[in-house]
Amino acid sequence: MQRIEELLTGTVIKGAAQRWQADISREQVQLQKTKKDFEGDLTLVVFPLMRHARKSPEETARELGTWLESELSEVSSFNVIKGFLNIVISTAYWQQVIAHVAEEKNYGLTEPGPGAPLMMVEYSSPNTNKPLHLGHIRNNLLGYSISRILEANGNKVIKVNLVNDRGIHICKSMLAWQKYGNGETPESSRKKGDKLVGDYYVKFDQEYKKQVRELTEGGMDRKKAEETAPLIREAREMLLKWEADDPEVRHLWETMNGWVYDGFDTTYQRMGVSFDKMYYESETYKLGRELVREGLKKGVLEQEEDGSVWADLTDRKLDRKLLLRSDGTSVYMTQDIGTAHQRFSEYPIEEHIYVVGNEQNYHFQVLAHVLDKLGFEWYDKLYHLSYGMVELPEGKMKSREGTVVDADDLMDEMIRTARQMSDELGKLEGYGEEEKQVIYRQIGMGALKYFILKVDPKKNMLFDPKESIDFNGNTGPFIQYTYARIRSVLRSAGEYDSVIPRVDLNEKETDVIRLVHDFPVTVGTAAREHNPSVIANFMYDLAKEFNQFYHDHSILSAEDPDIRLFRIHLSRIIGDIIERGMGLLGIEVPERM
RNA sequence: GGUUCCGUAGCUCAGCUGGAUAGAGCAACAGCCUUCUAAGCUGUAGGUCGAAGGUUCGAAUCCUUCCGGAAUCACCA
Repeated sequence: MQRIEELLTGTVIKGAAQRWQADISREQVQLQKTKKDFEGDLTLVVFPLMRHARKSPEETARELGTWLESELSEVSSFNVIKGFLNIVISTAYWQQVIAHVAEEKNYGLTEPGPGAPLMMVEYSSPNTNKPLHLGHIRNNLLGYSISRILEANGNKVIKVNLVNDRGIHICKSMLAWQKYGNGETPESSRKKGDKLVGDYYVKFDQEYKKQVRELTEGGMDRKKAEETAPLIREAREMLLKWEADDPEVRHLWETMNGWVYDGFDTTYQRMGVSFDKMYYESETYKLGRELVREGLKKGVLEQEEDGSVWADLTDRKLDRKLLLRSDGTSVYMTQDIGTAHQRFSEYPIEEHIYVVGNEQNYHFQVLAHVLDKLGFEWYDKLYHLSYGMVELPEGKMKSREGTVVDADDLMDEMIRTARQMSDELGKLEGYGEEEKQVIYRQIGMGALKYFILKVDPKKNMLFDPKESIDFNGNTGPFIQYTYARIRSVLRSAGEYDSVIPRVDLNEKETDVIRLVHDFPVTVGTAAREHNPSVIANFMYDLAKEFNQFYHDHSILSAEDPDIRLFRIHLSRIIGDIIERGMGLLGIEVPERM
């Protein structure tokens, strides 16, 4: 089925050629949705065509309107206001849209075929010392959602997670546990593993600061004190032992990481995110060194007298970037070069998306340039899905100052609020406790996820813990509620004929169908722009529009049986789209709420 | 200081590949449940789109400068 926009554009081009002997491009045909206050479905802006028509805007518009009306049965009428040609699309066309949607299995989505392009999405990438907080929630939800959106556009997607499980910071929590832990385990203290390890990381910091303070009070300067405090020296020793494969250190490391992974898994599961492949920095941190050395040989990188290796990007308006330290060890960038190379060798990757905060914009810019310098032609297949910080009213979240919003706590609170609201409204009276739990979780998580995903990723966003996340208005539960009402209607409808009758459409019905018609385009836009908020905002518009229809017109008690049947089908279709669209955001929809 | 991003209603956000009178939600106020779930619907009020120039028939949208905020520019990860 050809979309009406295509049809109109083609016909306008044909008309321009026939009537004015003008060769106009598709870009010059500016079609947009008609504003609510005017009559029509689509509006053609004729200003760009005036120099071809050599007539006034009004005359140009009228001429094209007449032409379109005569050429296309889909155009039922038109009106002209200034340079705007408002086109009214026929009921038959909208009917056809509905028939088409009903036939298609997963309307709006494109299944990945056998030759589907492969996309790799790296997200989450946690640090094993730090329990997940609200910032990570944004990362995880974005990563998961963009994966779903890419899949919905016919791509094969591999979701990967690169865990930061090594380095001096890990040794800090290990050391603190050895010194102050008294053998505490997640079992013994009934604490989540990631929280337990995180607590020792904090403990290290406290004790270390104490030592530094004692040293400075004894007359040592601050920098020296920070360098020579016993704890930091021990941590460094431990790192050396770790790198030397010391069995005792390695054993402790594995044990504590195991606790953390158990904790993370629980949180991931609650968030509803998953990965196809895990990478660990302890296994990848040596990658990239060889590539850098080769680059040095090829002469695209340079070496200082002290042995350190650099990429000179000053000709590309960037700085020089260190790739190997003077002692030959690598930095973060080196590892990223290595892992990217490894992945591109292993898979035929069409696009590699890194879901990482905007604090690393510079890093990824440099990464692409260095890869280009090294001669990897796939350097431009990296895409940094950069997102802004989640800020609190008092500013940025800082783990050390305890101003973080913990992921688990927040999820608990959302679900608790969902329960409280539901109980107050008495919505789920008579349901079993287990069934209720599922719904509370769906609603609480829906509110949280929608809250995060409706915002353009690149923007910083504000979260005020004092004002809990809303459940009314432009929210996840609003959309879920619309779905639940549709399901409720369909349950009451019982058996109904599968053939959709052709009936006249009222205004609200047409409004809703127009949005149905836009759904596939929206899914495409979200993928192209790597932006789930496009879907979120569309879902809101759709739910809003349907609610108006629902309010103004009765579905089941429509007098005309054909209209009744049509509205049942229309509702079912909207419900399906809501379910599918929310699925792209990782949000479940409840049958009732 | 250099680079990048952001600045739209009291608050949180849409709109930004230029198009008609700048839209939602929250909060405030006023209404709508004997009728498919009121977590809904309707209305009122709320805006010099950070500021000034420029390009254009037309600028919240593009360009320049300035102001405000954020991030980043480590032999940290």
